[in-house]
Amino acid sequence: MSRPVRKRSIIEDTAIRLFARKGLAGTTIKDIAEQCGVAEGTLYGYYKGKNEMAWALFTREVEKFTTALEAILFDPDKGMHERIYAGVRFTFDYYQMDPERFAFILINQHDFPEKCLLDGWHNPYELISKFILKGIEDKSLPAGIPPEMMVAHLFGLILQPLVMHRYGRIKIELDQAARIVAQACLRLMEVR
Amino acid sequence: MSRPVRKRSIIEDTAIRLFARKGLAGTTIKDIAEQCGVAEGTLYGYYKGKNEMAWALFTREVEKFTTALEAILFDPDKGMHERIYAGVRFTFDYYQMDPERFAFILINQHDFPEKCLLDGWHNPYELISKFILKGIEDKSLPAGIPPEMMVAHLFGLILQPLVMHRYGRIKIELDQAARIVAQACLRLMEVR
DNA sequence: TGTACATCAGTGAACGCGCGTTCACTGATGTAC
DNA sequence: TGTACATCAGTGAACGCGCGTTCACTGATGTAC
Repeated sequence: MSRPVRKRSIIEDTAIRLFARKGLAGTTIKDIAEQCGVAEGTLYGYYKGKNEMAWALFTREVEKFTTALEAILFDPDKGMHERIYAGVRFTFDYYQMDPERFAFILINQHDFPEKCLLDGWHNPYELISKFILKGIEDKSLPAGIPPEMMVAHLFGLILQPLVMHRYGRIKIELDQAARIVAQACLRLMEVR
Repeated sequence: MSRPVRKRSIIEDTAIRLFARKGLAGTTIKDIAEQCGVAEGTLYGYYKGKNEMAWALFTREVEKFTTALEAILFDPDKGMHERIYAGVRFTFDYYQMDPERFAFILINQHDFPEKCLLDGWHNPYELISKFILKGIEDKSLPAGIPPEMMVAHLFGLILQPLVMHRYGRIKIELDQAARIVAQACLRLMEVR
């Protein structure tokens, strides 16, 4: 048994989970291999090396999330109020569905010193910026607050509770938290 | 020249700057020693090792900041509105005074897996929690929103813009940003 | 004042462990005839 | 159907580099007499 059974997804899931739990530097190739019952050399059949793997998984996960969120934030059938509400809901649901996978994004965002702030790939920062700018342009968002600050507000309000939940600082139900956050976003954006 | 000139502060400042720029794992003992023109062995005269040093500096910086913020948030001569406003201002000023030092706190908070969420030391999370709970108790803050969520709101609204500024995502003046953030905090806390 | 000794911050070559990476090998599966 | 060979995912011992840590040493300063 060797050719037919490809271990890609097992390796990737294990790696993501370990990176999320122990960070990039705290996770070794040996850890990953052991955890999913595979030889260390096997990993190099899929990726050039540890950092390559981490960065590939990171961008893939971020882009997957970003693409899904984009569809919600730019849904042409809904008004601004509904879209923001749905965006917050979606993010919380996404976290709840697989907290470790999302934590991987949250925690490791500072582990790629230079690469991360490169534009051009499909990341949440660019998406939210676009969303805010379009909202201001078509007057569904107020023009008083600088766009960058609106982006900061949304990011902070949504991600902070998830980080805190990850660290056991949030005791209430996440569904309730999502509702409160959505209310907060709407209030700050001055959307009725 | 050996006894009289102690290099402690040079080493510590250099270490903080490097940890902030390249992360804990990305900074080597050799880096630090080279950067401040000292032998590698010298560092072990002050700290037991690299991680010891990083954790000691981290807690020291966090506690220094927390203590200063505490005095502002619990100033008995001022009302809730003024105290929140002053707290936000202070945090932004603190960042502006020495961005790398503050970034050290911001960026490395996820580098200490287990230790960081231990209570009992003087950290911002406990401080803000105390502040919120007291505010609700004496009715200077509304009781409708769960305290943990108020903490999350404050943390998110204040720290996110600083993280983004660090990564070059905020173009406007930080003074203006501070004013906007303070307004946002007050509005969400329903403090007039 | 001068001499001998103690102290101790700082030095840096050397060490060894841990980890990422390599590569000759295995053996199950697919293919040709 | 059977045999010989090709393919290729997976293996894991071995390697070597990088980094944290050690420790015998240096030499400037302080102290005793």
